[in-house]
Order: sequence, then structure tokens, then C-alpha cells
Amino acid sequence: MLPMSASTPQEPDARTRLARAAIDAFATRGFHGTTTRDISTAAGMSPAALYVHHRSKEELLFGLAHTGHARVLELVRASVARSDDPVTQLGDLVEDFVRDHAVAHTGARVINYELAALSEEHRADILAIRHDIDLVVRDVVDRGVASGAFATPDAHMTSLALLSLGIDVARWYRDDGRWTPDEVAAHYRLLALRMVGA
Amino acid sequence: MLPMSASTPQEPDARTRLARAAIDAFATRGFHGTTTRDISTAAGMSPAALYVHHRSKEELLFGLAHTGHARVLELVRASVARSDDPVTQLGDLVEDFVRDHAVAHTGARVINYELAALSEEHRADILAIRHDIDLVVRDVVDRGVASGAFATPDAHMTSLALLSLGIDVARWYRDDGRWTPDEVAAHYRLLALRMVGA
DNA sequence: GCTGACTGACTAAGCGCTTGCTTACCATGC
DNA sequence: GCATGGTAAGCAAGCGCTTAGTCAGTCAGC
Repeated sequence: MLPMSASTPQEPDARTRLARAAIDAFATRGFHGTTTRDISTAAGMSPAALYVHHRSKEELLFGLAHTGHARVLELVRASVARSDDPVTQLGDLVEDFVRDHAVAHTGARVINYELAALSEEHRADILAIRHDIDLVVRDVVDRGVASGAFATPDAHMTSLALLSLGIDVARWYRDDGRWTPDEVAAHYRLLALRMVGA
Repeated sequence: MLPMSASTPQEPDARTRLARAAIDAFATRGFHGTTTRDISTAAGMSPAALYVHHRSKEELLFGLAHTGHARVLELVRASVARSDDPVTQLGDLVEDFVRDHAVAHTGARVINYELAALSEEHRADILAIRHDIDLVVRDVVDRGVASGAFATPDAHMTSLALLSLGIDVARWYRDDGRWTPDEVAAHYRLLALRMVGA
């Protein structure tokens, strides 16, 4: 029995090539600044081939946004599940969240800054996942405040600020910059714990 | 002697109407998602009238970005100039910066997230102003560390995080939301001082 | 010989920007 | 007091080009 796919690792399948090309293009020029030809050409196909795999340019963006958000939701849930102590939970969550936004900054930029280009239904779908991510963070902060481990005059706004700080890493992080993702993540863990008054 | 202009305050001059329409449109749909007809129609003019006041759509964006950045640079310099104590200086700076990004969130969103649409020369011009803003923040943090008022393992990254936190307010702040600009600004002042270990 | 991935050639619509012209306003000369 | 000429702002129309998306047909692999 041969494996399902015999494609070489240098040449991923068409869907993957389209997704990568779309992320790069959307991150660089934005959704409306990117043409379907930019994407299909970068993926090594004709303009029409994009429509074999996706109904429209908007649906391609939605696919990227949905996959990316679902992945981040699982990421933060896994971070919190590793411990019972709110201090460790928040530290791990911020560290994992920030590292991910530094490593995958290109994709994260698309996911966070191109949502306005989605249809109303698709945007609502994404906002629901974002709300779930919010809830995970807020729950950790609330439990830390309840246990006396954290002290903050507004747990809600502090939770928002923590997430906001992590998201913005995707905007400024550069692969050829001063810090590695791990260095940023470690420093942000400290900043986050200070912000909640741990 | 009559005043120079007798136009009613309800109907500002053409340049102002164009600027406001452009900010609204760019913030909602992005630079490439906005047509020159969107802008001119919202300003109550024909498509051609835009070109009486601006050489191109890109130059209109550049004008908005330049004015906005110059204003923020003056804002943070004024915040720092009000005191000699790094703790007060940083608190005032963050409070003023965050309040401004909440009040003028629409314009700030355009200024911070549409820079990729600028020409190389225009983008370089804006990045130079942003660098000056960075320097103001970094200088306050460095002096706080030197005086022993602040304690942070990486003053450079902490300065970046402080600015990053303020910028991202423009992304999430809503006029009909839970908090007033003053409330957000006051809370962020506390968060900022905790982040630097004051 | 059927299926699914893919292409070249195409279309309708929309884009930024220009053109040729009109209008409103104002300083100047008489 | 008023014609004259200059200027800035504005518009209707439309040019040249690009866009997202379509479609009939090709072809490799099962």
C-alpha cells in the first residue's frame, strides 16, 4: 500500500499553496489590494484554478480566518489546562499566545486586520470564536482576582488589555528583528503578571 | 471688516469634508477597498472634485497620515514636558496617548493600519515620525530605570510594549462601548506603571 | 472512459484619473 | 458703479485599464 499522497515536501498540494500565497499577499497588500491573479500566480496556477478550490476570494479569506482562529482558541485552552494555579495559567497563556503571534505574525496579521473584508455572516462566525478566546482569558483573570493572587481595579478591561497586547505583536514583530519569539514571549509573560498585580 | 470665511459651521470647507469622508471610508473599508467615488460622494462632490484638492488617492492618505502622526508626536512631547519625574511623565504620556487613541480611534486606525498603501517615499516620511515618537517613550523609560524609579529586564521591549498597547486601543475601542476614553486612559496609566515596575 | 484538477480566453463591471467646460468670486481700472 | 480679466472650485462625461469571476475544453491518473 502506497501513502495517499506521493507529492514531494517541496511542492505541497494546491490548496496549501493557495493558502500560503493568500496569507502572504493579504498580509502585504491587504484583502482589497490583492488580486486573485496575485494569489493564483504565486501558487503556480492560472487565475481560474483558484475557483476550483474556493468559491470566491472572500471565501478564501474566511477559510484562513476560521482555521487560524480555531487554532488560537485551542492553543489558549491547552495553555490553561496545564495547571490549576491562575498565576501559572495566565503566564502560560500569555507566553503561548505571544509566541504564536510572533512566529505566525504574517497569518495573525491577516486574521486580525482583514476581518472587515468578510461578509456579515462570515464575520459573525469569526467574532464568535474571538468571544470564546476572550472568555478563556477573562476567566483566568477573574479566578486570580477571586483567589487573591491578582489585584486589579477592572478585571474586564485588564483582560482586554492582555489580549490586545498579544495581538499587536503580530503588527510589529519582524523575523529579522532584535528578538526571537521566545524572548518576546518570556518578557510579555512578566509584563502580563505585573499588569494583573500578581 | 468681515471674517475671511462666512461658511456655516454645519458645512465645513471642501478640504475638511474630504478629509473626514476619507478617514471614515479608509477606516471602514481600507484604502484599497475605498473608491475615490466613495470619498467624493460622502463629501458631497463629484468624483473629479477630489483632484482639485489632492493629486491622487494615495496623496490624500499621506496627508491624513502625516498630519495625524505630527499631532501625536507633539502630544507625547507635551505630556513629557509637564514634569521632571519619570513616573509622572510616563503616566501622563500613556494617559494622553491612550485617551487620544480612544477619542480619535477612527483616524488612528487609518494612520496605523493603512501605512502599507503609501508609496515608499511617503511611508519613509511617516516611519521617521513614528521613530521620533518611539524615542520619546524610550527616553522616559530609560531615565526611570536609571533613577531607580523603574525596574525592567528589557527597557527597549517594554517601551515598545507600552506604545503597542496604546496603539491597539484604536483597533478595539467603540464609541458605544462600555468605557469612556478617560476611563480607559486612567486604567492604562496604572497598567503602564505596573509594566515598568514603578 | 470517467473524473477532477487545471487552463486560455473571455466578459461585465468597476476602477483611478483626465478632459473640456461652467460658475462664483474678487481685484483692478476707469 | 460697473465692465474686465484672472483664478479657484466644481461638474458631466468618459478614457484606458484592471478586476473578480466564468466557461468550454484539455489531460493525467485511476
